[in-house]
Amino acid sequence: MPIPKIPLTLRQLRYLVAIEETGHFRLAAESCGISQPSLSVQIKTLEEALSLTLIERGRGPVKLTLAGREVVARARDILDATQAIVDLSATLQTGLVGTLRLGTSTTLGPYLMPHIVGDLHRSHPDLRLYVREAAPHDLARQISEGGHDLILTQLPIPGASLVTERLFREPLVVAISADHPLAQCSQIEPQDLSGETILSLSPNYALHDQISALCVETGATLSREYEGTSLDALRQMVAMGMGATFLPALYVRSEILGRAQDVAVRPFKGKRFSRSIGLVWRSTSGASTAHRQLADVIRGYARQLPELIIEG
Amino acid sequence: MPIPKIPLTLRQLRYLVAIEETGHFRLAAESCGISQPSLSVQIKTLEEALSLTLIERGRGPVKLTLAGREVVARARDILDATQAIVDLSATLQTGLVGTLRLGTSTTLGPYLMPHIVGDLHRSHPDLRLYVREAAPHDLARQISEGGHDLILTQLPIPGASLVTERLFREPLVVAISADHPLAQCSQIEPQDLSGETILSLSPNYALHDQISALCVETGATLSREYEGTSLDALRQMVAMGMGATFLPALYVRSEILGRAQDVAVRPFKGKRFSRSIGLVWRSTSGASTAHRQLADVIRGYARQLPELIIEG
DNA sequence: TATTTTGATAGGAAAAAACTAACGAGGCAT
DNA sequence: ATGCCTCGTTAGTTTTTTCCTATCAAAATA
Repeated sequence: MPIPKIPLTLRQLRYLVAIEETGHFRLAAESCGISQPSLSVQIKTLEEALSLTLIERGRGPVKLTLAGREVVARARDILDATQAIVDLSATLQTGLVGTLRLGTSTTLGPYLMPHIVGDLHRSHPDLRLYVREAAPHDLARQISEGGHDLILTQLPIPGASLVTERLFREPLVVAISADHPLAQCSQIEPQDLSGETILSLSPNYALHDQISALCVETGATLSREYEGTSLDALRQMVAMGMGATFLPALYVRSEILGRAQDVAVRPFKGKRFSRSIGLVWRSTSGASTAHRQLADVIRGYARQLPELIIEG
Repeated sequence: MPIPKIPLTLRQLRYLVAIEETGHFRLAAESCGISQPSLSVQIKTLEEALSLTLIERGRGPVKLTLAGREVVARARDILDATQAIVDLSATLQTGLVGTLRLGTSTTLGPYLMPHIVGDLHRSHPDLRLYVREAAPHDLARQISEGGHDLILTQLPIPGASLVTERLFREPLVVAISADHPLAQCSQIEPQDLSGETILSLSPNYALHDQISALCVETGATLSREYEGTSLDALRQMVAMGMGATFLPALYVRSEILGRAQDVAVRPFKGKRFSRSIGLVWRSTSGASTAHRQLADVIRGYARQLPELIIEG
């Protein structure tokens, strides 16, 4: 029996508090908008439920008993807490508050979210973010199962009852070791890659498929022996001269520019080569307004970065 | 309008928590002992009251929305607090708990209560005592008006709807200045006082009437010029040789024996001269059990003092 | 496609809460 | 003292809320 039966009602507590505040049954009833006998009966019912005398009946201002004072103090807290739910509900309807469980791709979240959470906390102090990382493939499954409230990941995410809010396109740039001949070019043409070995992440990542497709187009060779489990691992493999790869712009900005200079990054000229990033949530989640606000905040940050193309 | 209208009920909160705990409407209904449609309707009503979607309906274990999680967390607190009232009520019925407003005579409380509160706090940790002192005459009025829960004072206290619990008789002993001839006697006979000047408290104190009556009997002269406003003042007047007086045994024990030796105290032999001390409360106060427990604690202490005669 | 599961809906019965009216006990004033 | 207020309780009735049974619709399973 997990949940005990409750022998009293909020109404009764409200009436009791009203009596304590007014000192009269009649005035209390008036302040509650009911007739005096109704209030009288409710108080009596409450007293019977607790097997306590809460009020010393008599002339003049009503006196609470010892028990009455103890109960009314707690009743006040309960009514306040109840009112807090009501107040909260107004905020929850449109506001970005509460604990939001955000799933994010490992190829994106670590390089985007750290720049955002500070501002987010300032602009939405009542929002608590639980950020959890996973491969896009896993995210897609987890969002449907309800493990996350929304996910920030590469699009598209298939799913019947999912809502997608596109945020921006993130270009993929070519990464080669610093001593690679192509490091001399200021930008890479598709035909430059012909015959090159291209490293990629495991097929769990949407990035894998994109890179794989591009290899076919450009005549590059997709390495099947070494599949990175993270962008950092990929970068290190490139630095060691095991091949070239494509890295997302935010990763480059975050982890390479001005930091790890062990690889050279160059724009890829040919057809625009980028991935689309968005927020995804269940259409049933009932917090679209809040989620869209979060989307706006992320776009606001993305807009400051010249390497990203804003959508939506 | 001091008290806001409450659009939700404890019942609804209980049902919501049950859903969160079981993950199913059906199981939740079962655990609440109602039918599934009833629960369904209540949840819907709650959602409408808050204008929120609390639950993501669908197959499998039910998922709460962001709003639902926020609300259910608060609902839990409210239900716990409600249960706390119920639990408390059991204690309040017979237990000595809560905040007890005790009025006490200035001629008694300061010399009795300090010795008791320590034990009282140990044996009844949930009891909080507000001790306030006043003259017996004022106490009698205040108890009827509800200013105190009970009073500890000299008996009798007139009052139709008051309950009196006798505690003990406290002898009154004769106090004279150390250099007074009577200080040579080991005990004072009534006739010894003939012609002596007797000091007393103001008529606000019951002690005044007792002393006054005894003066008539013994042929002593009651001083009307100086009426003490406290036992300490009285003692100092005696020490300065302005006259003799009667002091209650507890005052003597507390303030004179082993401390202020400026006056001599001697038993009064004649007819037993003492005052009766008791607890008094309104019969409507509804906490007789608790009050009688307090009476027992006080008697327990009084029993250790050989100078007191236990009653009740 | 048939079946099962899960929650929503509908209509009527039961329970709870409200109202009006009348009562009773205490003060207060004449 | 008697009568008259004031204040809360009690009684009987009406309204509202809550619950139940029965049925339905959608989605998942077989």
